[in-house]
Amino acid sequence: MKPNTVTIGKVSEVAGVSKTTVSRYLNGKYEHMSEETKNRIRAVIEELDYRPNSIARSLKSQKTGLIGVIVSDVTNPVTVQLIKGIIDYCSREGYQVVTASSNEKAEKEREYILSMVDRQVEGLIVVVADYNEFELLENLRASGAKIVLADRTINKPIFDVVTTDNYAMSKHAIKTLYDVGFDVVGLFSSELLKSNVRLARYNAFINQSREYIANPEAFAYVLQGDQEEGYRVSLADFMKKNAGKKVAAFASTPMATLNLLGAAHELGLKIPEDLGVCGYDNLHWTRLISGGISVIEQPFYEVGIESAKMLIKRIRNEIENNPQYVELSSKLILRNSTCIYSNPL
Amino acid sequence: MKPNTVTIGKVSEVAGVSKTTVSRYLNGKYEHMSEETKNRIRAVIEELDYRPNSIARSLKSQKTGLIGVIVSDVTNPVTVQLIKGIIDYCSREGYQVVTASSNEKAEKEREYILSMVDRQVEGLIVVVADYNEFELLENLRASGAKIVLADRTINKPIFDVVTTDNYAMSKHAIKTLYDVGFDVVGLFSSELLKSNVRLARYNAFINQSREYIANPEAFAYVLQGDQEEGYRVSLADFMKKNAGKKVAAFASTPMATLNLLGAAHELGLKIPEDLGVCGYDNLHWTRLISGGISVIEQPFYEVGIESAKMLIKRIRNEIENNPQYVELSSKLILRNSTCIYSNPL
DNA sequence: GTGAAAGCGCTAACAG
DNA sequence: CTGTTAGCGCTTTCAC
Repeated sequence: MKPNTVTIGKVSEVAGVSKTTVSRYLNGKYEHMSEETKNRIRAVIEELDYRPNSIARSLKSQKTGLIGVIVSDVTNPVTVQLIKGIIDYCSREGYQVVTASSNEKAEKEREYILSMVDRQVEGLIVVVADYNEFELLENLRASGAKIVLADRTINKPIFDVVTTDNYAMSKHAIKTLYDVGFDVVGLFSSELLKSNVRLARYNAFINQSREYIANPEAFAYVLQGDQEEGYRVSLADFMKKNAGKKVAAFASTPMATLNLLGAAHELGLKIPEDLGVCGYDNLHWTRLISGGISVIEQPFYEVGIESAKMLIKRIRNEIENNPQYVELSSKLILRNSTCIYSNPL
Repeated sequence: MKPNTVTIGKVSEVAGVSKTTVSRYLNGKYEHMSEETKNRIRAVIEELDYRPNSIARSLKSQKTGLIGVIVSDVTNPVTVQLIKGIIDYCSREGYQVVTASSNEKAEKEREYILSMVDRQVEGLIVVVADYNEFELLENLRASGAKIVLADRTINKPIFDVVTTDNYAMSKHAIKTLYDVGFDVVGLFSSELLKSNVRLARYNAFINQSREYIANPEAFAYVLQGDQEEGYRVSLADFMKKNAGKKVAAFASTPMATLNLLGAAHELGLKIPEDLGVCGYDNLHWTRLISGGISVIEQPFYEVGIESAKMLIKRIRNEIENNPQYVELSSKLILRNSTCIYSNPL
């Protein structure tokens, strides 16, 4: 798969100049070069279809033009938006993107980070698997590595971070559900993992709910795994304990939303008449189920763009030294699933 | 982001041996090495936290350990499975994966392929954007590049291909719909693009339908873009022309499925009573809408694994010269949306 | 304006 | 069992 066997030596030979001159041409250092030489070199390069060997180039310059991305789960539909943003921005800036997926395992993450550092990526964008396992990242940073955390944060503000307003927006969503007229709102969450994001949504639920009900903890269902079973049992419990009231469920991840809807369907609950639903995130199908599910939409493509932008600035040292924190705003999209009166808001 | 400033030279110096010996150690060529030397080198490497410079390594060996993946659309939920399969297999084999997304543009694809070749990836897995634009790939292959096409094929059997049984399974699905008792089946397809996959499904529809109805072309709706509008109009047309009959719709992509369902909802059609539905692919939400949508499930994770496996075999020259064609079997999953009698099959 | 030569960090042929 | 030496393809002083 070597692109070509033409080297700078051959070009210089054919063009009748030195390697140095060709090199200068390649790097756009035309200042003191005669038009004639320039043209000759260009012609020869074209003729031989010469393409510089990027490895040799990197060896000298210590620049690989590679950016490493380690996400917690590539198949997550919102993560994919993130990756797309990163790839789009990076390729626009001439960087290529190496991707790996830790599948929520801190150990895998560690392994991938190391192999990327060995590969001499110029910077790293990480969706961390565990908010407490950042020793490696910390060490790397100490030795000059450029690192940006996307989406998820860690328990120490030492890295650049690009994320969304999880806490604030979840609070806002809960508040909105009560404002709309629901009597009780429950939380249905995928396992909290070692991610601050889900935790933030959980805390938002608890703190905001306290303004309306006595012990929100009783209605905060955190389900292990993604089996529908658990959701059915929890939802049944929730409905029973609040019989006669107008109830709504807040689902804190797409899978939780999906499973909650599945459980509601199995229990024969009508949405929104029997159960209001608001979830994360704005995936295509949410428009269609039950006449539209209300959701919080996070700007993940933009998070990708911003992470990449920040990282590249870091790489180019165009940014002040202390860690930057960027929080992009998400959007609450109200649809039929929270519409219990003719005019929801 | 240079991992370290420790080189093989320093290690050899500290260990009191030559660089060659250290190099041999690194490459596991212990055959003729004294236990003592070995241990000493190991100790020094550990102590200095030495990590070999992969760029320098690549320069000599012409091996980068990089595999390039160019997909037509990273955000496509099935493509993501593909990518995951590729990444999983590659990282198990010690390769890293560089990803790019052509967004269905042959020109972008071309650009990315070239930049990856320049980067000296050892092989390429491509989900082609256009079945007629493979001149570049052909040239590359002629000069020894290792290339595997995943999912989509081109109009010339010159590359290794890993795909699924689109034609056969679509035919089977159509046949099944008629067997189940529908009188007329219509096709709702996203634009055919320059992809053989959608074309195969289209042709399967036409050819299989002919056994049941006179002019299937009349009920093959190919919609440009992904606006629901077009689907609504087409579906209304389909329903009107087949008033009084038991009708079903076959949607040939996930987006077509989603839009079809949206249109059905807007037209107030009950599924499956007024309209049977069978679509592509088995995404999470299909379980939930209308009590379950029948779908064809493609083994995309496996397609990823197989593509990577084949490519790596090619790279290692462990495979005969003529192009391999692998077609993995998809699965028809029947759910409520095609259940018009108590026992669907 | 251009070139000669040294060297980036590593590997491999050839000696011994 | 180990070391010497010559590069891989490119960039970059320093000289002319």
